[in-house]
Formats: sequence, structure tokens, C-alpha cells
Amino acid sequence: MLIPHPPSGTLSDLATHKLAQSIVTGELAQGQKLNEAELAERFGMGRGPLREALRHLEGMRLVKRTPNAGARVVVLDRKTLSDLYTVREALEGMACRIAAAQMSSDEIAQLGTLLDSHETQIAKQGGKVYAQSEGDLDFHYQIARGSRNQMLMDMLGSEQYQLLRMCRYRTSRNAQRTKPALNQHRQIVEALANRDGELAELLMRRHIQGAWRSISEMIDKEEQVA
Amino acid sequence: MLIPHPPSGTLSDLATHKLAQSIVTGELAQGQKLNEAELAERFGMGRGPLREALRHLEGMRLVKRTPNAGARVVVLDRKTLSDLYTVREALEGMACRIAAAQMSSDEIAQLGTLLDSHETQIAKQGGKVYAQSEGDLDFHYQIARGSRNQMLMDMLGSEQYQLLRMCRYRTSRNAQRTKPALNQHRQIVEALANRDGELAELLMRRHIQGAWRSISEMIDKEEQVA
DNA sequence: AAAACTCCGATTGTCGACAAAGTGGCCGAA
DNA sequence: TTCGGCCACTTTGTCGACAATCGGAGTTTT
Repeated sequence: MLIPHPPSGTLSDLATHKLAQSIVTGELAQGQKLNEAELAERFGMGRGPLREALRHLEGMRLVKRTPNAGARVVVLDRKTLSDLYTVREALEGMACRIAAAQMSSDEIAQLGTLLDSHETQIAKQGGKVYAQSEGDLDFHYQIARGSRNQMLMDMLGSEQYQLLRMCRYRTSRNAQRTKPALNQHRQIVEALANRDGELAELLMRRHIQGAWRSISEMIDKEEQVA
Repeated sequence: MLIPHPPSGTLSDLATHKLAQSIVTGELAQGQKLNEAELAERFGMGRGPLREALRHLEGMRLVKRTPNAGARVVVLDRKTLSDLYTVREALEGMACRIAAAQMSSDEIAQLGTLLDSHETQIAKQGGKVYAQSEGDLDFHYQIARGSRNQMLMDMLGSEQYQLLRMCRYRTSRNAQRTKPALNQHRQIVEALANRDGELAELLMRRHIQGAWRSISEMIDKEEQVA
């Protein structure tokens, strides 16, 4: 559902999807140069559609283009990630506030069961920590949907936030935060159930701030090693 | 400064700029179909660069594409505008909060003088109410810059918010709100000067909510006439 | 020996033409 | 008369080739 395009019609969209996937999963390294001719041949298409795909990815902030010098995969440095989490805090907080007023009780209940399934997944532990990570994204996206705000949904879901998936992929190893994160999710659902938009926004903001602190510490450690 | 691209290098970027301008100013009507061949000839270029420009504009939410059916200028219905102002409230509120901590005292003082020039412009009144409107955008953009958050700046400034300029163009006739808006701006600057991020965020949110109410009422009147 | 200049290869930017898909109108039949 | 199918035209999607630009290696000059 969060995976952007189930390979749709045009070659350009297909290329967009494949490239986005390759970038998010790290198959294409950060800062790597993207050669149009080479990629076009790899995907079995002309350069035209591929160029359009690159333009699209530029809009998603997954690649950075410089005129006459080609496109490179974006580099997620500390500042970029910090900026990203700040924007998330603003947008998801707002989504949460509105969702508290707009979601149906059924939807909120469904969110609870979603968290239940996350809990069992965590209990089973081990290997697929990543699953929780994507599951976490799903939780956040459901709330964005609950806001009934198409622009928020676009920004938080399909388009804008591939960057976030990319970040998650890089940092999926640290599973420590899954349990406190789950608790925070539960608190948020409770606030939604009580129709307390203000509290829901506050909790979501803190949740994201916490996530950022966790990521930030991890980056620090990595930098110390390097 | 807010005008996206001072016609830069590639034809594609040039086309993006020209089309964005035409759409924002209403020269191209909402919902109008955009014929690739026709536009390409009008701009004196091939269809390739123009297609890339359309892809770019799609990312800016200024046009909507449907596969095999071409591109149309976006239609600013009530719901879309409502969603837009909600997103603005979230992003600009956050920008304001951070700006209170990040801007230098000099920058904040400059904001004050910017408002002074707005005031004299309003006093001179009359014709170019629009100038205040663009000036208002400038005020908001300066605060976005003050956040030192590149992503916020991109979203609020160059790329994302051409939609807002488009809306302003449509609704530039109602000058009633210029004076209360100016007062709210002054309050915001004062909060910034006091380094009160929380208050600054709150004031900015209310300011944008007020702007939305004003726009909303105007749309109601228009709909009654129609 | 270091710096700058020049030329060459590679890559991007652009164009025109071809193929496929969709749209609308026209004709025929019920 | 109206509905349905067929056909032609328009428009989009795609490709291959040409031109402009940039980066780098080699050479020359101070």
C-alpha cells in the first residue's frame, strides 16, 4: 500500500518505481551518479521516459540534478534527516489532530488491532525487525488517511516520504525502540479514541521527536566508528 | 525572489517557469487541457523538454496528469484550498517556532522594517493591493528561511507553494484583511524578538486560520452569486 | 615543477518521426 | 429515433540520432 506504484501503465512510471525502490533499499548507493544511457538500457527503454522518471524522482527529493552534470542519488546527511523529522513532526502532528475529529470509531478500533498485530510480531521477535518498521510506517499512514486531507496524505504517503523509507532502511537494525514506540502508538490511539485532538497532536510530536533522538544517537555512533 | 526560476539554463526549466507563471496568473484557466504539441510550438521547443516540464509541474501540484489522456491545469476547489491552508498552518507554525530560536536579532529587526514598508504601501492604498499580497508571501518566506530548514524552505517557498500564489491571484481583490493581517504579523515579530517560539507558532497558526476563514467566506459569496 | 591551456571523450540536452492509445463522429440497424 | 459498433483523427508515449556542454588527460609554458 505504501509501495508507490504497483507497476502501472507508462514506462516512465515504471522506471520511477524501479529507481525509487533501488534508491530506498540502498541498491543504488547515496551520492552515486545516475547515467541516463546505462539505466535506460538496464530497464530496456529509451532515454526519454527515463529522463521523465528522473524529473519525477527529483520532485520526490530522492535524486538531485545539476544542469548539464546529470543526476545523483541524494545523500542523507545528518542535517537533511534532521530537517525531515522536523517536517514530519509538523505534518503528522497536524494529521493526528485532525484525525481525532474525523476518523470513525471503527477506524480507530482498527488502528488498535493493527497495533495488536505489531505486538505479536514483536513478541515473535528476531529476524524481521524491518517488518515492524514498515508496519510503523503503515500506522502513521493510516493516521494521515484519517485526516481526510489529500495533501497531507500525498506528502506523508505516496510521494514525499520515500526519503523516510530510505532512512528506515539504513537504520532498521536498531530494534531497541520498538517497544517504547509501540507504547507511544497506543497512547496516541487512546487520545484519538477520546477525541482529544490537542493531546493526540502533542503525543505524535513527542513520538517523532523521540524517534529522531534515537536515530540521531545512532548516527553519532556510526560516525565515531568511522 | 519568490518567483521560482530566473529563466535558467535548460529549456525544460524555462518551460516550467513560463507554464507555472501562466497557471498562477490565471492566463491558463483552471481545468484547461494542456496540449503538448501546441505548447511546444508556442514556446518554440520540442515536445521532449515540455513533457519534462509537465512532469515537474505535476510534482508542484499545478497540473494533474492522467495516463494516455494528457495534463490539465489543477482546479482549486474549496476542499483543495482547505487542505492547503491546513498544511500551511502546520508547516509555517513549525517554521515560526524554530525561527524564534534560530534567527539573528538583525534578521528579526529586518522583518520589522519589512512590515514598515508594507504599512506605508497600505497607507498609499489603492491599485496594487496585489503588491501587499506578494509582500505577505515574502514575509512568510523570510520566516521559513529563518528556520534554517532547507526542506521547509523548499516546501513553503520555491517549489510546493505556487498553489498558494495561484490562490492569492484569484482572491487578491479582497483587501479588507490587509490591516488585521499586518497587526498579526507585528505580533509574530514581537514573539520572535522575545524568543518565544511556542507563542510565535500559536500566533502564526491563528494568522493562517484567519486567512483561511477570510478566503472561505469569499468563496461562499462567489458561489452564491454563481 | 607547478599552473594553465587545449583538445578529446563522454554525457546530457534537444529534436523530429514513428507507434499506440484514446476520442469523437458517422453510419447502420433495431 | 435511438442505440451500438466501426472508422478515422487527434493526442500521447516512445525511440533513435544530432548538437551542445562538461570533465579530464595530456601537453605546453613560465
